[in-house]
Amino acid sequence: MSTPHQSRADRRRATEARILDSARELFAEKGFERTTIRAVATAAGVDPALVIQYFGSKRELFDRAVQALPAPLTATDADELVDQLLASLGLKLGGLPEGALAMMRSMLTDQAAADHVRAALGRQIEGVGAALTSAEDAELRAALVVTALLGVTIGHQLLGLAALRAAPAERIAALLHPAIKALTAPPG
Amino acid sequence: MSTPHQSRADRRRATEARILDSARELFAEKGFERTTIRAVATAAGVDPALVIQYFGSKRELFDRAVQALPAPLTATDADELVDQLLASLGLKLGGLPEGALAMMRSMLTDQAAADHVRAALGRQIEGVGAALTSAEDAELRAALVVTALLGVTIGHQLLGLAALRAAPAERIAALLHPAIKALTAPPG
DNA sequence: CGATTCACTCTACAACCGTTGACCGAACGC
DNA sequence: GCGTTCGGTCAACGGTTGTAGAGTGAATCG
Repeated sequence: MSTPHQSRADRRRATEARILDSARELFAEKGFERTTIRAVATAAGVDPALVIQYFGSKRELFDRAVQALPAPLTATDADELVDQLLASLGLKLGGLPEGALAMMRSMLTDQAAADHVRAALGRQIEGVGAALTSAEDAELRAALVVTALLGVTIGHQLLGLAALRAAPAERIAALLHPAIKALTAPPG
Repeated sequence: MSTPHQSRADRRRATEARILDSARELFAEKGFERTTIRAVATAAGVDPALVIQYFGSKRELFDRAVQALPAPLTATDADELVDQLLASLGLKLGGLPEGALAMMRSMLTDQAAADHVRAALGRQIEGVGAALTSAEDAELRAALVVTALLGVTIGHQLLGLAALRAAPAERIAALLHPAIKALTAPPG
């Protein structure tokens, strides 16, 4: 009942963090549009005006809440690549950070989120394509790999398809592995 | 300037169709939430009230505008299956109907659209799984195939990724083909 | 201890939304 | 021809949203 004494700065940091957590959660669950500042404020136990006062606008709150870029790919061979891709799309080890889910949730209906995701996917594709120079159509193949995994992630994390939810992540990864290799392998 | 005389019933049907067309286009472009009845009405050259008068509510308008289910799968062998899947996800022959795009565009932020898509994907998965009884994990494999293709379609049609847009559909289909076979093939 | 800062709340505004009901005029049935 | 139907418009309401500004009370500092 009592957090005995807290410095003013501590309280400030704490409520700011509470607001950001609530925002992340709601943005991930409902997307940018359908998440209202009032709902975020209520979830954080705070007045709506405070959210604006701290973060300036709903858009800036969103930006602050989701600042989580997928780690750039550093793989050099195909097997390592597959593992990194599966991890970066949340198919391994506990799923994606909530900020990334929020971004994905909003990507089809919010212009800014769409731009952000397009750019992130573009970088991923570039990275995968670079590891694939041996094959022709390297960039196209890379794009197919990345978007295919994106689809699996959407079905799993955002749509919650039962057939995917029921399966352990390692099993999914094991099944995807040969498919990705088939996509990236040179013909023949 | 003059469509000389039109029967009242003809005019009615014509404007109703104009409204539905505008609705489909806007829903596909912006999703359910961000599409306003006022915008649909303006695009159709009509008063907003008329849209409600004809269709009852925004939700019913949406339902009427998108009534386009993916054709059920009837494939019995794997090769045929692949072709049907590629076609049903708009990767062949001129893309998806606009109603399907509208549904997909809204699926991450609108509950009703999400339910609809989940059900449609579930049926697809069931169909693919049935054609895969030879393999273990048939349903999981089917789910991965369907969601992977969903991802490619999203990247292509909804996000407009340059790397995919630039490629001819047959090339994409040709590259996906072996990957899908790898996903559906029994181990060994 | 007095003055000031600052975390936080209250109230309110302006814009936009979906939806409604009253109304108008031209096509219809008789 | 005349009364009625009906495609279509107009104006408005009630609700929700993002956001601004004034205010309050407790922690801070000299």
